[in-house]
Amino acid sequence: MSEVAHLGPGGPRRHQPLLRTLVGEVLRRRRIEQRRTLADVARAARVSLPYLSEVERGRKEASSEVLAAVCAALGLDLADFLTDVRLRLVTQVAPAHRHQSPVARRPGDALLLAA
Amino acid sequence: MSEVAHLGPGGPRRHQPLLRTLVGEVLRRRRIEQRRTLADVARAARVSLPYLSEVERGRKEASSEVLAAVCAALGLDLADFLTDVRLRLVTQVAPAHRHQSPVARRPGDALLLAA
DNA sequence: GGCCCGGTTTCGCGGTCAGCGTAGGACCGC
DNA sequence: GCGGTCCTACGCTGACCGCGAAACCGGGCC
Repeated sequence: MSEVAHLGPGGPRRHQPLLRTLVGEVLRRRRIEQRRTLADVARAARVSLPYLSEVERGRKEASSEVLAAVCAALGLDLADFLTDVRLRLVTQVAPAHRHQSPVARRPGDALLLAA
Repeated sequence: MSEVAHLGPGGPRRHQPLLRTLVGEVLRRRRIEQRRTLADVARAARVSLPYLSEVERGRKEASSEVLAAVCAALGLDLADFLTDVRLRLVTQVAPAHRHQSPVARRPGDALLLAA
């Protein structure tokens, strides 16, 4: 299914960020905000730790059940989660694209926002 | 993964509708609103017709790529789609549970809204 | 330097399911 | 009845979910 979202012949269309990426980012952000570890949340959600890591980084697609379990483990309502994902999509896709590369996914990003 | 969202020992908790169900419902509603057929949208999204049918009915989980393709085929922005899914979740999960069930998920609902 | 330690990522492997082609209803007009 | 349109049920094969085990990455401590 590599050609599903293939580029039209007319022009190289920049496709939006994949949903799984957004989902992962939101999940990770929420977890960090709560000062919790992968092991903790993974155990609470009854999924394996490595798998949760992959989901958070957008490498693997979480099924509906897993997603619900992780949200529950984070004490997060699904509706709130959806608004969060949408918000992240909007703010990420329409930034002022000023100088400064917008998203350099540094592995060691220490994002400590208000909890 | 059948035990991921298993019921707690305290009581049989009614878990929220699965995300894939909501996604499918929104997709189908949108399609019907546009008076389009499965064949049409499936072709536009470069997926098979039966598969799109399954996704719309919540029987199969659509990957991020497929979802993006179908949304694009429907001329639907991902952000709008997300708000729609959330809305459907909220209106379906939080009825006043008065007598008169507001949303009876009939499979053959002939919903003809403003096109 | 070496050595452990909490936290995360990568690697390989089954079992399951995505995604498809084909066949089969259900319903219309002719 | 026959053809057409639209959708769903059935089986299959290759891809990927989800996992255990091991490697990696600071960082503290001796």
